[in-house]
Amino acid sequence: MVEFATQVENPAESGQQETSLHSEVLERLRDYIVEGNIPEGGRIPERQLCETFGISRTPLREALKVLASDGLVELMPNRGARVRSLSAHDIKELFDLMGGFEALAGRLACERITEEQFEEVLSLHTEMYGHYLRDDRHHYFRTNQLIHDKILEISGNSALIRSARSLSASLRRVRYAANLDDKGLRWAEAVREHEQIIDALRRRDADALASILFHHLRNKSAAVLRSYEEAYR
Amino acid sequence: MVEFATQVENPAESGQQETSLHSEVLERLRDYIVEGNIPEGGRIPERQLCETFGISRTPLREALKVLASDGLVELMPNRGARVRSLSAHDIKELFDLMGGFEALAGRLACERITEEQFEEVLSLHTEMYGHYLRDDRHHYFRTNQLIHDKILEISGNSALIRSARSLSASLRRVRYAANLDDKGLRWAEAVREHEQIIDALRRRDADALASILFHHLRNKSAAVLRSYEEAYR
DNA sequence: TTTTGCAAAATTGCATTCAAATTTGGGATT
DNA sequence: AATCCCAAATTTGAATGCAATTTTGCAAAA
Repeated sequence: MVEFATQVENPAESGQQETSLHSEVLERLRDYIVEGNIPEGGRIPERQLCETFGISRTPLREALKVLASDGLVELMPNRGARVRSLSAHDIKELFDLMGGFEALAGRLACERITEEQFEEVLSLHTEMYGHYLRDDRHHYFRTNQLIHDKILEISGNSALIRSARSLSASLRRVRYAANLDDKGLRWAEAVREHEQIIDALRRRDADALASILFHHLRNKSAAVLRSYEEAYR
Repeated sequence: MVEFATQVENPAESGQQETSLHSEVLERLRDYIVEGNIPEGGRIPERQLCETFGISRTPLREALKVLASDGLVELMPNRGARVRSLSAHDIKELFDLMGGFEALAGRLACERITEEQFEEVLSLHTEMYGHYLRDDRHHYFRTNQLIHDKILEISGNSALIRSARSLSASLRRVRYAANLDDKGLRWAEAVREHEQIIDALRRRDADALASILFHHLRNKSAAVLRSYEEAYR
């Protein structure tokens, strides 16, 4: 039964393809899930997604195996795949791991950061502080994310960057939900932590920065879990 | 052309299978590569491995995609897969990442370790010290590995344990090569570092332990890279 | 002897097929 | 009406098929 085009031509792109179908599907599917198109714990409709993406089951299934090893998806033998739903315990573990990544990034950043790069981080911090004073939650969180990304980038460790980005994607939905729920109690505390981060970075104090970043993520995790518990009550 | 059994029966296991063919192949292939059956940078003969494992190409190719996302294998579009060969720069990055994992494990272990668990680690340390005094390199390295594994286990973070194990597997070949080459210069230093590790763990000093573990891995990485450079001269 | 061209062979990427497992939807029994 | 049973339909996991790309082998030209 072949009712739709089996070969999806891409007439607009007559030049060389460069990326394999597999890697393209992998990214598309990861985004599709991370963006919340399938509910937490929901079945992943294999055949339907194939039609949506205009591909056969083989590359889609390859992508599912990779996402399962990433922990974004759960494979149930003979019963298909579902979007992994994170328990409070899972969330705590994953935030601790993220804390480990950020602590390492901070450590490495202390070794490599140039004065110019420090100025960039400082300027992001100043901007973020402005959003905090103006109570502009949306821009605050965006700038906050940029600071963390910047430190990762400055670490210069591509293996670390890849791992952290992948984990960050898995936590994106959770993190966002908490941002919306935050009643402001955590906000002031987070800003103070960021000041400590800047200070440790200025002093190139790797041990101090690692410690602060880990505990910063720990506190964020606790805030996320509080809002989670509230949501389920 | 089907000259070999297409279905690999497992008569010894008449009970339920529990594991899918995919995950079984994944583990077998990972071991196969990690154990050095294919040289660094060598092509991975898809069809031949299928015959070796008695499976078709589909599950093998699924495993290859997963191992590629793990960084153990490199996929070259239309030109197959090869065992990723690690440059000195790659090795440095990966050891730093491993240092991040171990630092995090140490941090978490400080929070959770029981007196009984501490005694276990201490006894491993004592045993390792004995191997050091007796100049028994083989048993020294085995016990050393057991200590690091034990700290990871005590951390109790399953996501961390999975990530660290996977990275550790990728580095296994490199680590082993360096162990053989070590001229003893590094050995005494490593033993002293282990004493510091035990001490920080006894004091449940998370920041100190994280720092020591990171630098311990850094130093190991430097030793590995020295022996690498010697090998290529 | 080395380089070039090109057709045959092999390999790859993806689609399709097929058998086995699971789910579904009545109908028979209580 | 509720429960159980079982056959049909669907879905899954893995094998196979097929077109496109790459590699190989070899003969002709420089």
